[in-house]
Amino acid sequence: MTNIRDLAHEANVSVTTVSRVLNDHPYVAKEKRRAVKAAIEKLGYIRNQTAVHLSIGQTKTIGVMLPFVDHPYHAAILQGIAKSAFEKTYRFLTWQTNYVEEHERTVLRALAQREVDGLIIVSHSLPTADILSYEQYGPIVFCELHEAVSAVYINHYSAFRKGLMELQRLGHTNIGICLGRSDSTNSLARKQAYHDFVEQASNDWVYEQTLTIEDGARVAARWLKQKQRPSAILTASDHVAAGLILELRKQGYRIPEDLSVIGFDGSDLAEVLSMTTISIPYDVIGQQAFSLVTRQDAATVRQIEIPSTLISGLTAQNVHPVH
Amino acid sequence: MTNIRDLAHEANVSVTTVSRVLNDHPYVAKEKRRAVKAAIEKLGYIRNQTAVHLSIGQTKTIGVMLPFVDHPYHAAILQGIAKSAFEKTYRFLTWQTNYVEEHERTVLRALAQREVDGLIIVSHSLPTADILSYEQYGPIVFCELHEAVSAVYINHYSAFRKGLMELQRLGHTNIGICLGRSDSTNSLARKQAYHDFVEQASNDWVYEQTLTIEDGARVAARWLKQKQRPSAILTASDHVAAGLILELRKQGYRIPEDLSVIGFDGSDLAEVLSMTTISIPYDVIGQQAFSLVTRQDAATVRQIEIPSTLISGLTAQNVHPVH
DNA sequence: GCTTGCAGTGAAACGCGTTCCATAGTTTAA
DNA sequence: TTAAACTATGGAACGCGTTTCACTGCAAGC
Repeated sequence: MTNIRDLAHEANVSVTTVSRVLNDHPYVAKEKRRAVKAAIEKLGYIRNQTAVHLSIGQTKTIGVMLPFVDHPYHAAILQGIAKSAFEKTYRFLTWQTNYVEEHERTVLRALAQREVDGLIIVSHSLPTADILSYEQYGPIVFCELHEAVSAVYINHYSAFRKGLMELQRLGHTNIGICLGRSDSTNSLARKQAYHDFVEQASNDWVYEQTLTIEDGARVAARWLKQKQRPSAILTASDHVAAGLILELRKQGYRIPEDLSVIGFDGSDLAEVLSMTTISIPYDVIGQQAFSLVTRQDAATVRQIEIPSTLISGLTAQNVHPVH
Repeated sequence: MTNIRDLAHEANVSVTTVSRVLNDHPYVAKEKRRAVKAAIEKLGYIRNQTAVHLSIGQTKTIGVMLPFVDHPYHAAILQGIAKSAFEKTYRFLTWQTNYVEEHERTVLRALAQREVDGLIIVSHSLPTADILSYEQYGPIVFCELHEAVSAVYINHYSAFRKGLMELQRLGHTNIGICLGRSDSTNSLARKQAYHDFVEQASNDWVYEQTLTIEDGARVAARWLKQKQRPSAILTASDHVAAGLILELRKQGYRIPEDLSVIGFDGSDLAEVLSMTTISIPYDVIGQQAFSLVTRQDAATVRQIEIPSTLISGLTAQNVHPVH
């Protein structure tokens, strides 16, 4: 593999001059610049990026920690990161953690070992403080809101409020909610919104640990068994909503007549089912997170709220619709 | 930042010995090993991976080129890669190309610049030969079948055959197909299967350039306008099938009574719509591709076929069903 | 005419871990 | 007893691009 010294020899200049040519530094005479370029051509030289990285002390790479790369909304965040990174000629490494703490530690270790210049934490299960102890090695940006950390986040409290208000506007008073991971920051905010805005809030109508389509079907089963049923359910993901809707339809119930359902995410799934959902621009989250983690004053805590939008579909309607 | 030389000094040994300790080399006396570990502890030393990479001439990182990270089946492949990479303590860089050739070139350049040890090409638009000219810089594995390249692939000819046979088994003779990108390897194989196995194959019933849900709706519109309509359509993606199904239902048509539809991918979408589909284990593709690109004799061309499975749903049925 | 100041250039140090090779003390096998 | 085979250890080179610093010419400023 030919290197910068071979080029210097071939072009009869110093390695410094070769480096200047490679980096478009102005202080190089036309002659020499031409000679170096000729040498590059002749020897088929290609820059070794690893050497550049070692030399400049940066990898121009950021790391992304997320639980699952193939969940639609994580993938959408990734998409936003990919787009921004490409534009800024940055690279990104992805780690799928499955919420396993030891895996998350691997990611943090990678930051400490300078494999990446900074980290975007899409979601995590390690205590936030543990993660922050690695901030000394590089900027860390979260996609969930925590105190005193840089974050690009959805205000789940107000997003959920939006859904709850919509259901009340439609005349519902008996409203239930589906939540994801029990004690995640997001779930807590959602539960708070539920209790703050729904008069008849009841723990019987809080369906926890719902993440997948199957979980949605499980909610349906539980709903069917209840004597006191909510007339509307606000979910925390389109997947859960889809599972719920489809299972109930399979059992002969009508959506929204028998149960109004609102999804969350604004995914393809919601579109396909003409679902009422709360849409989140996940790609924008990725883009903003990238720009935060690569900004100059990355040490400064900065928080960016991303707006959510209620999209009306056909799965939520008035309690007593006019026929 | 403390480095290996600081450690050597602190522990009163040579850098060689420190390196040996770091790499668990056996030829180190217990005493010295302990001394080095104490120094590591005391100085808070953390290995600089970039230096390791430069030194060993490898990055233990592979690159992944794909058009879109947020399309379900690409994400599923990514998931498989992520899993395997994690297990083997490899990293992976992802590039989203949007099928833009210049972007694809960026990825190839990254291989040449030794940013990655090898490349997994999930899908591409550059000529295969152009890509192969970079094989001198590291192993390249495709997720589509080409001659003389290492690949992990779906036999789209036989997969499509499976779908077409199923439709014929149900009594259909007027069968149409939806294809993705016009001249992609996959589309050609599918078209071939169509002409080989469907007696009444007609170009009027080949709907090209269908990739998204919206494209599926467009197919519906075109189908509606045709005087001679197929009674069944085999698509190349669940998304397209979903768009087609939902648009027709919206127009008052019944699926499968008025049109049998078979999807492709085995995605969540298919499950949600109880769609008949041809399921592909995309995560396995990712895993196998990873294992090919990192194997010792990566230079040897190796091809692995991944099996597809027909999953019966409710969107395809007999032409004249018995009521 | 003399001081600044900028263009142009290169030697050498730097970032940092790995590894080749030489050296020396021990064992083990013959 | 002696040669062969280990075990231990470190100096120095290596992988390779960037950057600091010193230095030479020249031209502009006063």
